[in-house]
Amino acid sequence: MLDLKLIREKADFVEAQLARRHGGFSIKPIVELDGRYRKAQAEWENLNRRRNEISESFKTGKLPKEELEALRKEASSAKEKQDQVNEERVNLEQELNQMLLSIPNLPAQEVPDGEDENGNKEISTWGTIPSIKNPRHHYEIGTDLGIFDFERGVKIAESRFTVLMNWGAKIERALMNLMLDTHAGKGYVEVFPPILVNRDCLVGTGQLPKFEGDYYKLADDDLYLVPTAEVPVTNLYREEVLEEEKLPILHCAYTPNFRREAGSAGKDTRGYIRQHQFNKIELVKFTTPETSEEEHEKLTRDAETILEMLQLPYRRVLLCSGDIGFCARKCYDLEVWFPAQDKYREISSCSNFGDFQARRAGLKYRPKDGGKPRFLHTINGSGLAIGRTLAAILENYQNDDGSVTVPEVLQSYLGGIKRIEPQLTHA
RNA sequence: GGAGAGGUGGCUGAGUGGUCGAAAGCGGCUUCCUGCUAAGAAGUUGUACGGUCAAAAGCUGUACCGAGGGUUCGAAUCCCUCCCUCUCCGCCA
Repeated sequence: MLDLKLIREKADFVEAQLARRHGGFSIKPIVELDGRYRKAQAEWENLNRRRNEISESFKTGKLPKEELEALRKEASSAKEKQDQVNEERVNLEQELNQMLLSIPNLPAQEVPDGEDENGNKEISTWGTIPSIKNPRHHYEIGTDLGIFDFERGVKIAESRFTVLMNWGAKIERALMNLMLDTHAGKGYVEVFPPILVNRDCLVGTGQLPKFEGDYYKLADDDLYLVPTAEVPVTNLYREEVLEEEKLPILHCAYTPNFRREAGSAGKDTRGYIRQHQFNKIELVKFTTPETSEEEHEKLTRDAETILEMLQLPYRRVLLCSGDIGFCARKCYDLEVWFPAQDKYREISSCSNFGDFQARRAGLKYRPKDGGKPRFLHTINGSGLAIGRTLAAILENYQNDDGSVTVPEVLQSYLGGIKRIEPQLTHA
């Protein structure tokens, strides 16, 4: 969330930056509410001070009885009045907090203006787009190869759930290992967190309270299925003060991800691109404000490296102010080439959140010079989404005879196999 | 799931109604002493929000002893509810 002090002191600036998101956000109600809250707070404190004074005079025990009796009465009535004020104060505080939690981060200066994805800016492209005559979709290739079973996925769960069979399951697992091994080799400490998290976690990383319907929630427990490893991993250090010497902290994590995809009706209904459950490797960094910019660039490069190892053509896109995520102040999307769709599709999103998540989650560090604890910066990015990587491999590595060549780096993870051939693997 | 014990400051741990934001020790920081190290001496040592201030420092107000309510002029301390941790039993990969 945003710093309330910043909102107070530079309301015009904040308002102008929020307007760049084209989301109809305004802090005016917050400013107004804040004024009322502070008044109530001051009144409550004054009454409290008086009550403290009164109880203080009981300590000495030197006042005459009648006087004590009068004070007792005064304290009682002060308490009554205070209770009234308190009700207002608590309500205002909650309302204020709720509002603050619903205001998105301010886009960074270098984020281009724009209303939607059309305003995004291509930063770079990598690789050669393969020339494939009549490229087939990954779901066609994969079904023929016996590695996707879409019907049975639906039977077991519901639509947007898919079963991976045979080489599909193996490649998925190989990709996880390749990615985790690569990142772990660059200093990211591997984490395998809980897949169910409590509500505080989702508020901490900004999924809630704004996007309540997007996540799976358990009926009998106050727990949610994680929509991304970002949630448990970022919350690892929630409400902690870390030593600056420990920063930056780098983590990589595999988790399955669960998203209800509310509002995505009709989008990517075929294939393995948009599932309710999918696997992803996530990179998460905790940094000082001074190094966050640089660490964000490095993290994005680390994600790109995976695509380059797999020899998948991709581009890097800088999201514009209207397309950037709720918590992000700056975000690069990595988009991989899908031959059959004849376009790039998102496969990784690398965001710098500044201190936005840190404020929500209480992530602080103590500066080396021993000063007061400060909010740290959080950065994360997919490194990469596994399912989409599998789909991209199928499309980019497809051969005329229906087989798929295995990318070289993956071969050692798959017992040396070089090609996946069509085969009957199950009834 | 059942029974018991317990949740206090960075840590250990005292504290059963006012003198407690909280003893003591450890750790941290500052200074002194010391050829260096070790040892020693003195002082200092949380967080949040507000006021004062150009700002910082400083000063000052309020809150915070797991969370939320209650009793009381006054609660770390008494009462209620919840959460969490530990031990034993049960169950289980």
